[in-house]
Amino acid sequence: MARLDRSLLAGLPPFEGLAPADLDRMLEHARSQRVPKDQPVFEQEAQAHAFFLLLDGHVRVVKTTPDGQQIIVRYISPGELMGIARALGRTTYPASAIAAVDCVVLAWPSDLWSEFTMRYPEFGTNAYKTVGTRLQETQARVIELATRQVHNRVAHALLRLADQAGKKTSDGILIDLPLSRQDIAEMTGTTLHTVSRLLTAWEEQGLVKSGRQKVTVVEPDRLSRLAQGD
Amino acid sequence: MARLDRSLLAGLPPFEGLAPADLDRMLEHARSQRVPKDQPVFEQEAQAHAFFLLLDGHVRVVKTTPDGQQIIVRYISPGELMGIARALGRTTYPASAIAAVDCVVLAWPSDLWSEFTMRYPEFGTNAYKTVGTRLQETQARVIELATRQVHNRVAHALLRLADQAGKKTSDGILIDLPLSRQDIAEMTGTTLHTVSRLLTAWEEQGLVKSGRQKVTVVEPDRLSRLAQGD
DNA sequence: CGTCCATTTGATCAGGGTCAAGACGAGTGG
DNA sequence: CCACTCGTCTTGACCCTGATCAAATGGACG
Repeated sequence: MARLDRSLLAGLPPFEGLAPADLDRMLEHARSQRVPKDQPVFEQEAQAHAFFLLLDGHVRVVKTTPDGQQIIVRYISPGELMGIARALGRTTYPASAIAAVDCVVLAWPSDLWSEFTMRYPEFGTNAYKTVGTRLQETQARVIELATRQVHNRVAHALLRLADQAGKKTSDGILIDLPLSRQDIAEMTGTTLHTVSRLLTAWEEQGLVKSGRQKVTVVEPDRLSRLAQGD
Repeated sequence: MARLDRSLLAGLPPFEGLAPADLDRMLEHARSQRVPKDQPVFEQEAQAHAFFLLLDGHVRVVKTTPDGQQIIVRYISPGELMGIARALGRTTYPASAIAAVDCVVLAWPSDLWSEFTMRYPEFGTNAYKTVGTRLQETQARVIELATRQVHNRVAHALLRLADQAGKKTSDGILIDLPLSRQDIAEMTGTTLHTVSRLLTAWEEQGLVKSGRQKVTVVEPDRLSRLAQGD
């Protein structure tokens, strides 16, 4: 295996402000790993033996309720930390992480978490900032679920995905990962049937284009208006 | 004003593990403050000039949407930190905090946040653990909103309140703060009408007793069954 | 005693979930 | 290369949960 190069990490938000030598030291303990599409990076309830950085691909973070219902907590993009159970004071993962496409991740043993956050305080600060950001995002989602209608939420979810994993095409912004109606339903707290009906209606109005596990946002502005007031 | 005594903080979760001398040093910079019922401790969007510890009372943390809808994010109990915008990497408060009853709080200037977390790493650890806990609670709430019916959510909310602010009485567990139907609705993403109907139905079955801004949980076990399965 | 606010209760109805069936398309094995 | 299968998506019909609209009741407090 090729030696890991510090340029992999330099410039990524979690390592903002770290000295190159510190990056090297952190990389020495990292293990690089390929995760094929649909395979788990880590699983809910399992012992959190490692934490991860996504280098390439997209990862779906999923929570399953005791009665088997699933909801998608978030999608992870390259450069983001995941599985940082230790930062939440946990010893098990609170959710599962599934590769939405073939992925490359770096993994560190969880034992190193406290050492890293103490020895490289910039890393600690960045990591806790991530937790803070996610808390705010999650709270925004609570508000959305409590106050907005389904079509608002679905429109908003598509815009976020387009922003996070969008690829310009001649048609508009393609959400560049396999995304089923079911996935969208699990992000927004509704059913695949309702999502399907919404998408076909929007397609007729030229707001989006969609196909099998594929959505393109054609008119972000009009969709955005749908997401908010209506 | 009486000098603040370190016994105020000793034993509270945020100060777990701190040396008495460090407690004293932190207290030197604290200002104690009475907040009358229904008055704000801090307000959403305002500059986060201070962070707080609730010494006595109960505080309602509320978010208001751009179109004026409110939702209750959580209730704060004595011994908890609040307004720790800095821990989230923010300079403004993400929500408002309203005294549910007459309260006593300690306030520190936000400028001291980074000094405290660096100089007293145990405090930092505890504070970030709080953020982690709240993230997990908020995520649990997302799942609940996305997957459970209204009666499940209302029952669960009452149980949490009974746990957090409950007082044993001859009737059962009294939720010991003013709690209107509207408040419960804002905690669970429904309307005061639906909450009212649920409570009267439950009262007929002897699960709860309720009056004006007052709820007593009579049969926690049966209510708990209602909260989960059905 | 009057006012204000919390609460109750009824009537209505629509958003969206559930149930059911079929169409479509991609990948697989013969 | 075709047939088959499986998973995704669509669409219709139905109905239920819970929101909305409206009005009345009842305490609490000045």
